[in-house]
Amino acid sequence: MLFARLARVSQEVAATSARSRKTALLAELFRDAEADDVPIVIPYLAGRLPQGRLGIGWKLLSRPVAPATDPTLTVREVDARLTAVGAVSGSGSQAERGRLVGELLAAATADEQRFLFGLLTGEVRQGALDALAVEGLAEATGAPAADVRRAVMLAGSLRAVARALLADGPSALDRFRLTVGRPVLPMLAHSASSVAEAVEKLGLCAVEEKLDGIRVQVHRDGDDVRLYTRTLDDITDRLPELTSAALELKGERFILDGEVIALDENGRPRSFQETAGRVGSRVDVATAAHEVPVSPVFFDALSVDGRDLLDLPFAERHDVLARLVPEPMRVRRTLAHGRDDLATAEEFLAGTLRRGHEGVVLKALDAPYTAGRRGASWLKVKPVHTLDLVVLAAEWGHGRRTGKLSNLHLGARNPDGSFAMLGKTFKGMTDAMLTWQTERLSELVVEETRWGVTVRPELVVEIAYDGLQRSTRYPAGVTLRFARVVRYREDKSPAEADTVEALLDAHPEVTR
DNA sequence: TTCCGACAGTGGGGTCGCAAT
DNA sequence: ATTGCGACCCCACTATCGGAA
Repeated sequence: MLFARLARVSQEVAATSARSRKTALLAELFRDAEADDVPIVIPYLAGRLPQGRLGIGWKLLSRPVAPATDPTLTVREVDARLTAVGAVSGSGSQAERGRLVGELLAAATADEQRFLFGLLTGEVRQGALDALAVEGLAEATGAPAADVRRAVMLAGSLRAVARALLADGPSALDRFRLTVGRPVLPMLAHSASSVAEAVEKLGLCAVEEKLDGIRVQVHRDGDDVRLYTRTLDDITDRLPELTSAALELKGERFILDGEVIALDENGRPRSFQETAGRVGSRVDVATAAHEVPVSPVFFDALSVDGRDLLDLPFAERHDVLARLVPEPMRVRRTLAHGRDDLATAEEFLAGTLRRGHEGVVLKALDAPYTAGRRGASWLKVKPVHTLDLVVLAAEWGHGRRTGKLSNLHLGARNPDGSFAMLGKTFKGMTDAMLTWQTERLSELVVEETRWGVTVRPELVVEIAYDGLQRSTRYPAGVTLRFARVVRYREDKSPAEADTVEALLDAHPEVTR
């Protein structure tokens, strides 16, 4: 299949807003793909490369290349060339990768270049990613979409499912079963604004501590233990103490879901930054493990001793978990019977926060284990802090925010009346707010830059955030975690904005 | 007809590791 | 030795479509 066809279909998908039409366009293309093209076409039209990331970013793509006049590239040729790019390593590799990418771009027409650019930077912006590719695949093959989704969850790979499905038809889906050693897409939680809201929605539920660590899926088959992250990356080699912990459990074959977190000598959580740094360390694991040991904390069992537990209600999965995993290695929890036990749930949240954790996750006891964002049977609740900060600058937005000032630079007051930047945010704005702030900030401009504008520090905005973390980037030595706009405070003057000092006082754990 | 679940988009900060300087 | 860059962790929120109620 010609690569130009994919580029054209991607453009058509981007041009329509109707999901049904996007799905139909994808399905038509999938039907026409030859068997060998499928493993390439599927990820491409889901906006990804089958090779994953290739170490190519905006920097390497910034040099324009004259496009070819006629489309000659095939899908398989593009794939082969990108595989070659990914294989380059060692000294001078940046230049070599740049050269290979340049050659590929030179062989591509303008339309093909645009699509390639999107694939390489991960910004195809066609309004269709994995989920719509699944829908398209279902439509192309006549398989029920729910069955395809489940197979993708079990395979942990859309590509593998697509290949089997297009080669052998819907019956191929039966081949995808939960297998120890093969990671599955993890179940995710939605947010709720309060324990009361969550309890109301879920009825009978477990209330579990939400630990601020890294999600981990642990597979054990006899002596073989494998560890996977939320995106199914294999991190077995980085966390030897988790392998040891899994081998100590009295079960030969299982898949467990949990969190890995660094705790101090009192059992209180160390900062997320410390846990993330540890889990990210690959080179000198022994030293990292000595300095920041981590602990597994399990909350679900997907498979134990050959029994697939995914479709069991959470209550039963947890019974199995509790028989296999001793209490210190399980997440702390309580049960709540809907509204009647609201006080129980709220007390548990308060206790969790006192113990230094992030919040709670409430889980319906009757819900099966489902991947992705489908189903709101897990609801997380975290406390939210707010501040009144001053807008110091704003950056021009991209994509649907092109032409709007989007990303705000936020400052808190210093004792001398100046402002210390605490971070940025682009979250929480409605379209109306984007329009309004673009106009309002334009009146306050003191300097225009390539990326946006700096403004007179006069506009006060209420910002919600999850907590404070250390920063080497910002002058106060701290930055806000997950900052988002709540509303503008035109009733407040910059002199009434919150101070750096008050912020630090409110989060003593960060500076201690 | 209205409501709501699911999706995509829009980017935030940090850390690690590699390559370039 | 330091710096720049990309990958991958954590993530909130809004707009929109389309099926459910």
